[in-house]
Amino acid sequence: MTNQPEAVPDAQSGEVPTWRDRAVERSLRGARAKAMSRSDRFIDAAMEILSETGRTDFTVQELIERSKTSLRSFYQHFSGKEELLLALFEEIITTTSEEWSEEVEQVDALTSLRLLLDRIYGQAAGPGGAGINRALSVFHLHLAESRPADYARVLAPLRVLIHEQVEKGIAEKTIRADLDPDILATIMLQTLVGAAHMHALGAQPNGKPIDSDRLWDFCLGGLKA
Amino acid sequence: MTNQPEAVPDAQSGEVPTWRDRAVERSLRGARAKAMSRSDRFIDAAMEILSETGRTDFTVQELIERSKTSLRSFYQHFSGKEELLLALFEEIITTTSEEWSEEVEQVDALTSLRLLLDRIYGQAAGPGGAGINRALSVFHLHLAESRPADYARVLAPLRVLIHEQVEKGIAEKTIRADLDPDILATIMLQTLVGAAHMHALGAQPNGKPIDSDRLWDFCLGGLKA
DNA sequence: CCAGGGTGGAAGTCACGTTCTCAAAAACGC
DNA sequence: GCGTTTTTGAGAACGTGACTTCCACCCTGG
Repeated sequence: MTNQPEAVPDAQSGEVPTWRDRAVERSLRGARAKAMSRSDRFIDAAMEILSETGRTDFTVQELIERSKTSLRSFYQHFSGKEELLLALFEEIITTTSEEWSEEVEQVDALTSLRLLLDRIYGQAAGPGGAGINRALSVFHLHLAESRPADYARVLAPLRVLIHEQVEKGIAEKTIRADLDPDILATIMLQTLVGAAHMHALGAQPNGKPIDSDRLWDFCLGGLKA
Repeated sequence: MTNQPEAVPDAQSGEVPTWRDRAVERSLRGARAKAMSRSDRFIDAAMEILSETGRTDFTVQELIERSKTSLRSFYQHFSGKEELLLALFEEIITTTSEEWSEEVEQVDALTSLRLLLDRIYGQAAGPGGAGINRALSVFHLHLAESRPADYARVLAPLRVLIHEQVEKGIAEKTIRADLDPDILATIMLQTLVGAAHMHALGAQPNGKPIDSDRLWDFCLGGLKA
């Protein structure tokens, strides 16, 4: 029931939800440790580890060494390792969803969805991108298992985004109207996220990754009017 | 956070025992502990726990108590807990794949695929079905993360099965031929397995589970010629 | 100025997978 | 049957890693 780490000091200042604007981008360029609040240091260090190793099984010890803080302090800010990861995860999803939301604002529904597919499924590139991607997938799975409700909550922004595009497409008459848009959006999300997981983990059942064009071809069939 | 939104409402339709049911039954049948090999005792006990709790985080201690064996013996037969689960998982996939393979032998491709969708995604009915379902999903995820190669290997029979149906459908001209059947099969598998995970874990992003008809509707769009 | 709370440091607790010890029990070869 | 070898049971022991506790410093705000 404790969805939030209650001990976070900045929580009372009111700007809780925006953990860090541009968390991904900025936190990868370091050298500002001094200026940052404690919580930021932890988040930052975790992000570093994730992008370097792509694994979520780093030890808390490792985290505090890297962030140059103490165990004592860590547990003052987060109720546990999982809370830290959850905060990170949520932040990334929220941030990127907002970003993508702007990107697709002016475009027609099918193009938007295609773009989202590329973003969700295809972004194994970039600095630390693959690592973060893998880590995100891993944590997706952890979270889906251990706290399905939180998982659903955290993923909501993305689902809403897709949902909006589906509605848009229905209005444009390019997307089928015989399925509940909510259901359609959920199926799309699941398909994309599932594919992204396998892609990021390199667990393609047939050995070679599916390229996004094919995946889109498939989805398009299920989507269009 | 009681993660139990899974009093699956639409679970009624199938009184046909699902693959998980059969697997459970096969493995639980009879009091033949004495006659069983040690390995079987472990496998058997694990299957029991899985079907009762749906969790893979039982302790090895619990396992050996239930199987009335010893720790010493356990590590004689399995290199670790993960190996045991892997064996179990592989066994279930192999067995059920063979079973389903027979089921779809005489049917047209689209009907076959629909049937497979129901089997894979479908209702966690029957004794221990939900538990096994959940446990399998959880282990799917663990495995995909920790040993992608093993994951792909273990899932292969299922992928092959779907692949065969896709080929059949192409021959029947009911399934599109413009996509590589192998790719198509992989996408289908991913979609179904991904949906099954969310379903079993009760992590539907929109709160309510997708019923299999809708999911089929979507897939059909991506499949048909 | 001083009380209270954040902080680092280090030691301690706990759970759990895994390994080790040792003697009893089975299994096996003859 | 009878030695020998292998397997087993019972449980102690070890390693690791999350989390806690204790304590002695800072700080800072009232």
